[in-house]
Amino acid sequence: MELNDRKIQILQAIIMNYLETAEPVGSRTISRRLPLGLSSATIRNEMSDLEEMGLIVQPHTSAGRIPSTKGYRLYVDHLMGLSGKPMERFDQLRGLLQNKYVQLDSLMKEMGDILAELTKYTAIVDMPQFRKTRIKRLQLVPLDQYSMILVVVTDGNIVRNNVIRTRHPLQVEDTYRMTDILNEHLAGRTFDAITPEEAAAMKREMQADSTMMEGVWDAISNMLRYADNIDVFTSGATNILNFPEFSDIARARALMEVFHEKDKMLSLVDYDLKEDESMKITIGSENTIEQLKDCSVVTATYKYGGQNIGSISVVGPMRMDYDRVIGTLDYLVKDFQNMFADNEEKEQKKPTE
Amino acid sequence: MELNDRKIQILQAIIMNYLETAEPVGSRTISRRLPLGLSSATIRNEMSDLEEMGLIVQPHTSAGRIPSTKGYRLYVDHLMGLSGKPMERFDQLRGLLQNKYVQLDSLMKEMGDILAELTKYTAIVDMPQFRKTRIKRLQLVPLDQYSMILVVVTDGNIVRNNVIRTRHPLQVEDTYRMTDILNEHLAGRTFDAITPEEAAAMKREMQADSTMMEGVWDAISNMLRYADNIDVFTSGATNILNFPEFSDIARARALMEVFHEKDKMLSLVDYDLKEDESMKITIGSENTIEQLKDCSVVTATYKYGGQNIGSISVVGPMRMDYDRVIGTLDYLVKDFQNMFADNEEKEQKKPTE
DNA sequence: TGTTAGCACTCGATGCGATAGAGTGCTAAC
DNA sequence: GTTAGCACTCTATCGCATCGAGTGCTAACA
Repeated sequence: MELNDRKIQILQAIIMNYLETAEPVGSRTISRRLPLGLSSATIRNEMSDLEEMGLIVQPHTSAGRIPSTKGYRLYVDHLMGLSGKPMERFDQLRGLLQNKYVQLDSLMKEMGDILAELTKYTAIVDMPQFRKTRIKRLQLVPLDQYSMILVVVTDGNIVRNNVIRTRHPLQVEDTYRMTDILNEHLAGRTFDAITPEEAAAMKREMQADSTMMEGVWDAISNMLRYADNIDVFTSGATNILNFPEFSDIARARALMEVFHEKDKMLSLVDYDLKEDESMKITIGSENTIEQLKDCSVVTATYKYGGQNIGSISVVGPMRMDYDRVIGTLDYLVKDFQNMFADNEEKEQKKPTE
Repeated sequence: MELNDRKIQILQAIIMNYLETAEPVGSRTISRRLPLGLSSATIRNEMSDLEEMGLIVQPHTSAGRIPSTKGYRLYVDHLMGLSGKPMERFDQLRGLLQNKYVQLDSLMKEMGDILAELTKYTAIVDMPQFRKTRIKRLQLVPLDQYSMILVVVTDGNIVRNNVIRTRHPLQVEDTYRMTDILNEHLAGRTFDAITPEEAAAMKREMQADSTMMEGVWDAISNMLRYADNIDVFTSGATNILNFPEFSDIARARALMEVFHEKDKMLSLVDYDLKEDESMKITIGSENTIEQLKDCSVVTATYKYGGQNIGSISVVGPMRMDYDRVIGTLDYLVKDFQNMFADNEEKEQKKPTE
């Protein structure tokens, strides 16, 4: 059967109506709504065809139609008018991204919160892969005789820190000297770019400089290797409670639970995308996670240095306002990427050593 | 009417039964359960008295009884057997508290998560008042020509950092020198202990040392004044969905919403306690927050240097397992306080300047 | 050939009455 | 003081009739 223009118009009308009301759409509604001057009977015939084509389904015999996964897919891929309207309320985020506060965890959390608030859906933020960003500066901060904190600042002024313990008593001057050596070797590079041979060489060189460096390098390389917290944040999980499709408490709970299962969320936001697409939409049964079979997920990835280093997702009901979600995500990701880019520029005027 | 021993036994039986089942308790149930050899009719008489005393209520005429706020209060204050049984699963937290990872936000968040998981209720963690803890060390980390990060480590190896911008171009050596000056003046003191006069004097002294210090001191004092993030974290908010009393979606949503209103949560965990009590229990209608009228809140405060600096709370249904919650909270708070105490000891062996 | 009016049919939602059952309060007997 | 017995109350549940939205089909129409 051919999907002619009229069928498309009707499908679109059904979907848009359903997006608003969350109620099955009947032929009369469409007949009145569409300015085609067609009676409900004609619409019924067309709807019957659309159902046969698998684009819409009937919850039960005497109900209206709702879009199927396939129907949404068609809508998202071809029918949806991408409104590039500028988003308000982003100023708040802008402020954050302008380096005012740069604790990675807090930043990502805040991003998720804002996204959840803007979209009214649930946001899932995947931590950027620290190891793929460039080290701007390292600094050892002495704490007491046997411990210090290693502060690492990477591009985007992302700060992370770990406690390091040593076997030999520390002097404050030692930490300064070690800091200088560390920066000399590592500043301006990404963690990933450091080969094992190089690391070994660095270690030897450092130990030659001071016996005390011994434990330090191990701790550092340890941190670099393991401390890349692959992690996800979920924000606005409870937003889904506002949608009638999840007013069943059991279903709501199942969703809540899955939102807090980190491995499932990680598999969800997996940003293993083709190079050219930066936005992935998974609709209903296309989801691999059982509990999300009635949900849609829009995932946007962000890049750094040409590589995907993380992603941001929105999870909502299948009748999600795809248009707005995509617009918001797009804006958000671009801003976030700019944060890294801006700092790369500034990098030119380094503090003079 | 006198609350004799038998009445107390019956009340206790009613409460304990209701804690388990969340169903109104009938006279027959008590008659069978209590080894007093009393018939249900006798129990009914006693229950009638207990109701007259306001300790139990009937949801409707032909239903069993459930404890009233007053009844729970009596139970919590006098009847409950405080089982000091040691808690398992705390090892995880122990690890965290042993300085392995010391980002304040993450630590507090993790504490909330563990508490929520252990109790199966919702945990609310109030950030410790940074300003009342003692500064162990400050460190300026240069970023680029016009910005650097001020890292502050306080007792308990709590790390916080803020970006500082300057008008004058920076040299790396400057940041080292400034760091030394900062530590000389501020290390070992609490933010609160610094008087305005003292601060002004410090500023003058610093500016004499270097013109570049100008903007720096302002930024620092700014950070100390405003950056004490009075904040709360809510963990396991969705746990309450598991309780039948909140299976009504509207009520569940109202609760969820209130959990995310930071000011309300702050008012909730207000740790304005009498000096001698470290645990406050608010039951049902005793709550000032409307949405929590059916909930109970157990709040434990933690001290540092003799002052309350924060609190940890558990929110659950009125038929909460008070006993277990109190035990868990008590354990958690003690451990957390030890973290500060331990580090105070270590403080003796400072790194040699 | 496409469109439409008309109509029988389906099925969920709603409302109502009857019923069952849990639990009470009261009374009278022990 | 305790208890058996009983009438009473109230909720929860089930069946049943009804309503109405919406469909599919057929026949007539342009």
